[in-house]
Amino acid sequence: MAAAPLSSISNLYHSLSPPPINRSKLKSRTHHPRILFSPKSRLGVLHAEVSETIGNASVSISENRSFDLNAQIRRFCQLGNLKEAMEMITGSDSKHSGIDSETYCSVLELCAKLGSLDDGRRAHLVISSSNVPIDSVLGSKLVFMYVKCGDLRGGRGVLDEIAFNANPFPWNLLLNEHAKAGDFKGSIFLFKEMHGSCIAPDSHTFSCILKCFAVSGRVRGGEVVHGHLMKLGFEASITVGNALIAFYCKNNRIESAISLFDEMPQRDVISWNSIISGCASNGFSTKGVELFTSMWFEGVDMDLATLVSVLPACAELGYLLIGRVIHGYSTKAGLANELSLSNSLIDMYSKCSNLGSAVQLFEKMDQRSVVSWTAMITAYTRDGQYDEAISLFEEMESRGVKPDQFAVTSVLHACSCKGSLNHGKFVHDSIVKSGMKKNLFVANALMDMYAKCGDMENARSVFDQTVKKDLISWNTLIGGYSKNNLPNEALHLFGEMQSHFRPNSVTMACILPACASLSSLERGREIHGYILRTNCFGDSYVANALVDMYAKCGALLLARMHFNRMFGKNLISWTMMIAGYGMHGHGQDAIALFKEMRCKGIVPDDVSFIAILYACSHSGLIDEGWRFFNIMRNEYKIEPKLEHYACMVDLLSRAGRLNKAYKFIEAMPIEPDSTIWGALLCGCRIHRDVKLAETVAEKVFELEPQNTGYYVLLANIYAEAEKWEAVKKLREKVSRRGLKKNPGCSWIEMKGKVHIFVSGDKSHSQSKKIMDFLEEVTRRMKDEAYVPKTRYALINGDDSAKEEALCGHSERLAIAFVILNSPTGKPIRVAKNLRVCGDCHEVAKFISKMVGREIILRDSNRFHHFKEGRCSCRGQW
DNA sequence: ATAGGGTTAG
Repeated sequence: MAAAPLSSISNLYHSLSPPPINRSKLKSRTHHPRILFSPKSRLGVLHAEVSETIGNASVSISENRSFDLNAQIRRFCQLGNLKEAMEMITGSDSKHSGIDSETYCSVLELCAKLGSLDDGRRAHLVISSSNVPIDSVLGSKLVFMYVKCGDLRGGRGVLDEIAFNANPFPWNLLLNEHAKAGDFKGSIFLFKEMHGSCIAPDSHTFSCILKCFAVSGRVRGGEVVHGHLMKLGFEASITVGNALIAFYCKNNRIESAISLFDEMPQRDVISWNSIISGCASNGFSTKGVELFTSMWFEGVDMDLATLVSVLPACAELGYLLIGRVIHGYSTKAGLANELSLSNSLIDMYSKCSNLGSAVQLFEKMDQRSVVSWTAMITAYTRDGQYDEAISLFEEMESRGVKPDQFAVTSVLHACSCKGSLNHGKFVHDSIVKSGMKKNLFVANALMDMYAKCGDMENARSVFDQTVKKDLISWNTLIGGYSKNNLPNEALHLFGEMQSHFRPNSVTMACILPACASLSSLERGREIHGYILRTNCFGDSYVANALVDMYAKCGALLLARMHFNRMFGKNLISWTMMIAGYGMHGHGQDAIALFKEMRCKGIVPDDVSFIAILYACSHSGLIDEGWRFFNIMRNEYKIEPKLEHYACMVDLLSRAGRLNKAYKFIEAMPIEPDSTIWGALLCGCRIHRDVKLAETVAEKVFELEPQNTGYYVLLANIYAEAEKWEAVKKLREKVSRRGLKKNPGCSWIEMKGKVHIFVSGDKSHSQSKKIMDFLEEVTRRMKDEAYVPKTRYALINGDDSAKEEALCGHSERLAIAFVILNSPTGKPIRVAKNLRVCGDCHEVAKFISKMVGREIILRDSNRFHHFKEGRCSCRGQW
C-alpha cells in the first residue's frame, strides 16, 4: 500500500488542462479583424471577400457569386452575427442562389449556440424549400439545433425528413437530450422507434439507453438490450461495458457487474470506478476496497472519482487506516482542495468514529459547500454531540450558506435525538422561510422530529399540511402515535391509511406496539393475518413486534410459538421473549431462555439484563437475581443503570430485606431517581413497614411531586395499618398541592369493540346488571368467610364514598361485564391503566373459581393470571 | 465536427 503511483493522479491533471491550441485555427482567426474593421454594409464586406478569392479563372461568374455568398454567410456565422447571416439566407437574392449544405450547417450551429429557436425554425423552413437535400449531416445539424434550443419535438420531426438515413447520430442526439432532461421513458420510446426504423444503434446509443434503463430501474429492458448489443458485437466496447456495469450495479445485480468487469478485454479508469462504487453501494464494501487495492498495485491511473468512490466503502467498513492512506495520497496528488473529496473524507472519518480528524479537515477547508456542512452536522450527531450539530447549522445559515433538504433533514435528526423541541421549531421556521416545507423528505423529517420530541399535535399538523404524502409519511405518524402512547390515534390513522397506501412491513412494526399497548388481542390478530398475507414475517422488526404484541396482550403461549417459528432471531427477539416471561411472572422460563440465548452465542446487552432482572424480581427469585446482577457486572462488564438498580431494589424489597435495600440505594454510584425509591416504598407496603415508608416517601415526593400514584401507595400503607388520621392528612396534602388522582380505568375487547370502564362510573347501559352480579359475588365471598379489605378504598381527591369506590373499581366492572356478555369457558382479558387494587385482586381470584373461567388481567405493572382461585403472581405484585 | 460510461451528504 505504501508504494503509490503518485504520477497517475498528476497525469489526470494534465488531461484535464485545456487542449493544445490548434495552429491552423489560430491562423484563420487572424482574418477576422479585417472583416471587423470593414464597412458595416454587406456590399463592402462582399467586396473584401471578392478581392481575396478572385483569380481562380476556371470558376464561372454565377458559381463565383454563390461561392462568395456561402463564404460570406459562414464568415458572419464565425463572427456570431446571426442577424446578418439570417438575412442573407432568407433574403430575396438567396433563392436558388446556391447556398450549400455546409453553409446552412454553420447557420444552424450558430442558432444552437445562441439558443435562438425562432431563427433555427426559419432556417429549417428555408432549407426545406431549397433544393438542398437533407442528408444525415444536415439533418443531424438540424436536430442539434432543435435539442440545443430545447425543442425536442422539433428535433424528432426532423428525423422523418432525413432522406436515406442509416446514421444513428441524429437519433443519439435526441436520446441523450431526453435522458439529460430526466425523461428516460421518452428516451426508451425513441430507442424503440429507432429500432422500428431499422437504424442500427452504435456504442453511443447503447451507453445512453443502458443508463436510461439503469436509472428507471427497468432491469428486464436492460437485459434485453444487453442481449441485443452482444449480437451486434458491442460487448468489446469499453464505454458500452462500463454502461453495462453501471446498469447492473444500480439494479442490485452486483454479481453480474463483477463478472462483466472480470471478463472485460480492456478496462479504463471509469470501468474501475464504476465497479468500485457499485460494490460500495451494494453492500460489497470489502470487495470494493479489494478492487481498489488491486487497482493500486496494478498501477492503473486513478482519478478523483476513484478516491471518492472507494471512501464510502472504507467508511462502511470502518477502515480508518486505508482512509487515512487515501487522505495522504490525495494531498500529495494535489487534490487537497477538491471539495467532493474533502466531503467524502469528512464522512469517512466520522463513520470511522474519528470525529477529531473530521473537524480538523473541515476547519482547514478554504471553501465549503452545503454538503460539507451537512457532513459535519451528521458527524456531530453520530457522535452524540447534538448541541454542536445544531449550532453548526446555525453557523452555516449565518454565513449565508443556504441549507438544502439534506442539511435540514440532518439537523432535524439532531434535534430529535436531543429531544429538543425548541431547536426543532427554530429549524421549522427556517424551512418555512426558505419554502422547503413542500419537499416530502423535509416534511417527513419534520414529522419525525415532532414525534420524537413528543409533540404529536405539531407532527399531525405537518402531516395534514403535506398534500402529497408517501408511505413514509403515514408510517412516521403512525409510529409516532404508537411511541407516544397514543395507540387509539395510531390505530385510527392505520385504518385511514388503507384507502391511500398499501401498508408495508414498517407499518406493521409501527402498528403492533399500539395493539400491544392497548392489550388489543383481536386487533393484533388482524394485523397478524395481514402480516401472513403480505409475507412480511421474515422482517425481523415485524417478527419481534409480533412476539411482543402477543406477550403484552396476555397470550404468552402464542408469543412463544411465534418466537420459535422465527428465523434469524436476534438479541432483541430473545430479550423481548425473556421480558414477556418476566411480565407474566414466569421467572424460571425467563431464566431458561436466557441460558439458551447465551448457549446460542448471543451476547446479552444492558437491556437483556433489565429483562432478566425484572423477571427475577417479579417471580421473587432473589438468589437468581443477584447472580445475574453479578454476571452482568463481572462477566460482561456492563455498568448497571438506573433500571438495573431498580430491579435489584425491587427484588430485595419484595423479599422483606428492606434495610438492605435502603443501604443498597445509599451505596449506588449513580443518583437514585423516584423509581428506585418507589420500588422500596412498594416493599414497605408488602411488609407493612410504616416507619421506613414515611422516610422513603419523603424522598419520592421530593423527586416526583406530581405523581399521585406514590401518594396512593403511602395512603394504602397507612390504611393497612389503620392509621386513618395519617390517611386524612395525606389526603389534605394532596388536595393542597392541587393534585388529582388519575382515574382508574379498565377496558376489554369484545367482538371487535373496545369497552371502557371508569372507576365508579354508573352510566353504563348494563350498570344495574353488573352491580347485581358484583353484589352476588360479595355475598358469596362473605359466605366463605372472606372479609372485604375496605382499607384499599383510597384517597380520591373528592370524598366519594369508600365502599362505592371499592365495588365500583374499574377492573371489577370490566370482569363482570365480560362474564355477563360472553360465552363461558373463554378466558377473560382485562387491561387496566393503574396497578390492580388489592381488594380487586382478591375478588378476581374468587370470581375465577366461582365461574370457572381464567381471568387475565394486565395492570400497569405486570400480568395476573387468575385461575381456580389462585393468581400467577403468587402475591408478588 | 463532437455525442457516450464512473463521484460524496439523508
